[in-house]
Amino acid sequence: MQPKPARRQKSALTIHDVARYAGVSPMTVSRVINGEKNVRESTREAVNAAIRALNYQPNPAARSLAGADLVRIGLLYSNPSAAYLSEFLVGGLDQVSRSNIQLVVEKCDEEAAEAAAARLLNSGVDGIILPPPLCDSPAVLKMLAASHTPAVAVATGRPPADVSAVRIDDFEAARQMTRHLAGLEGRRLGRGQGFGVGPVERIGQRPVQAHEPHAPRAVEVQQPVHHPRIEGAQVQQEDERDLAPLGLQRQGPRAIEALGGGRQETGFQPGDRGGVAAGGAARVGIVVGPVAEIEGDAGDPVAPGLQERPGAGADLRGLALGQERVAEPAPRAALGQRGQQRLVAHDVGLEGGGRGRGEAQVAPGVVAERAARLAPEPEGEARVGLGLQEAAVDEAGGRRLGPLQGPQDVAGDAGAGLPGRQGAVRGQVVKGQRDLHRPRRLRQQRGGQGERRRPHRSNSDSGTASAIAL
DNA sequence: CTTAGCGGAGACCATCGGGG
DNA sequence: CCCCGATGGTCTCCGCTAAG
Repeated sequence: MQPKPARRQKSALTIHDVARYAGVSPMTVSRVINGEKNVRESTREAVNAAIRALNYQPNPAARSLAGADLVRIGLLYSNPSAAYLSEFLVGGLDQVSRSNIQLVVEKCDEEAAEAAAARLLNSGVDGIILPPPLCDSPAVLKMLAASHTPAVAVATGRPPADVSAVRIDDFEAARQMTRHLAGLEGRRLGRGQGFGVGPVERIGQRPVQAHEPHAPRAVEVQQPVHHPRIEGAQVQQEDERDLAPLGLQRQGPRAIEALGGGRQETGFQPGDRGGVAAGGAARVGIVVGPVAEIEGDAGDPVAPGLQERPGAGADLRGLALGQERVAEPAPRAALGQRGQQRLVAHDVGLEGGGRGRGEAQVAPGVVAERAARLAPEPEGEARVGLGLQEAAVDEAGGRRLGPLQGPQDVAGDAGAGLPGRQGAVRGQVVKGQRDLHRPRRLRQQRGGQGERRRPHRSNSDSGTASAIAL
């Protein structure tokens, strides 16, 4: 008979060992591990060196025990696309592993979405991610609202007021990209070929959902090139020859119009000389407009300073040139070089640029990461934009990152509204069923009196706003 | 006085083992 | 059999010290 394992492996490294090695208290080690700010840099380095030297790994069980805050997020999906789900899961798992979050996946048919949502709620999840098409399911959204469970609608066209959302801000993207391109007048950009035309036609009426199987992939334009409502983006006759290979000569104005129904809403100003149409919740970026100067050379710097930023140049090339290949998915490669949180917009970037279609497709995995990060929040919105936006804003000397917003931007203190720790609740946990129960902090009455509010941690699962809203 | 940086005390909870 | 203390690693809260 096997002897029972000791409760504690005496040889296991603990935070105390690291503390002794580094010459600090366990508390300080904990602060360093959790990325808290109030640690002197020299102390932080000493602790990190000790962690490396001892190859210390925090004990997740002990963490859960101490914090009692294991966050569980439900992912309710009915999307039949295995590829989409696969990418979505990878991104989501990346984020939850970084944030010590447990991901619970629940599949359902659209007809059975309510029952599936109820199962998730009963299992005690802290928040639910709703990829399309369930993100727009009124019944599910209503159920989540009634249970006061935070939810994140992914790629929704019309995020409800009381539900967090991760979506692409097509309009702001188009606005900023257009302005940026307009500022490149006279520069050699490159010739695009085989641009795919996203489902732009219907944008003026309502946002087109990426999952809509019948969303138009090409626009059949019947409008004249010179549209009276968008004179700032008129395409000159001579430009049309160059536009011809793009197949966009007549679609540009139309697309621009579709973006907002007119110049005022799209943000185009008199004198703007280009346009970018953005279509669909997961598809952005079609270059239109007077591209007579465009001539292809992938190696050309497309804008001053852009190549100095990792990925930024590739972003623009991938978008503006529609090349057959982009050397590497630079936006993701840049992740971490400039701080994980701040690179969200950059990270999303134009991963699809390598498809040679001149369109940017935001990877579902990246969106899922955003959603997983946002899910436990009571409300908030992360608008996922383009890497180009960051570059453009930076280049203009702006200090804002663009339209991207972190949860705290819109939700205030992300910890507010979340129940904190209270006294013990011994006796409420059924043996063998513990993992089906809510974390302790959520077992407390939401918004109850006298609860200890758990300060928002400053490690990887938070701090977004402070990093972004400069 | 304020703030940064840090440490101590005690809580967290499932499980085990010893004593009554 | 029941009760209760000990155990495990990490956390939050609170308070202290030093520096500005």
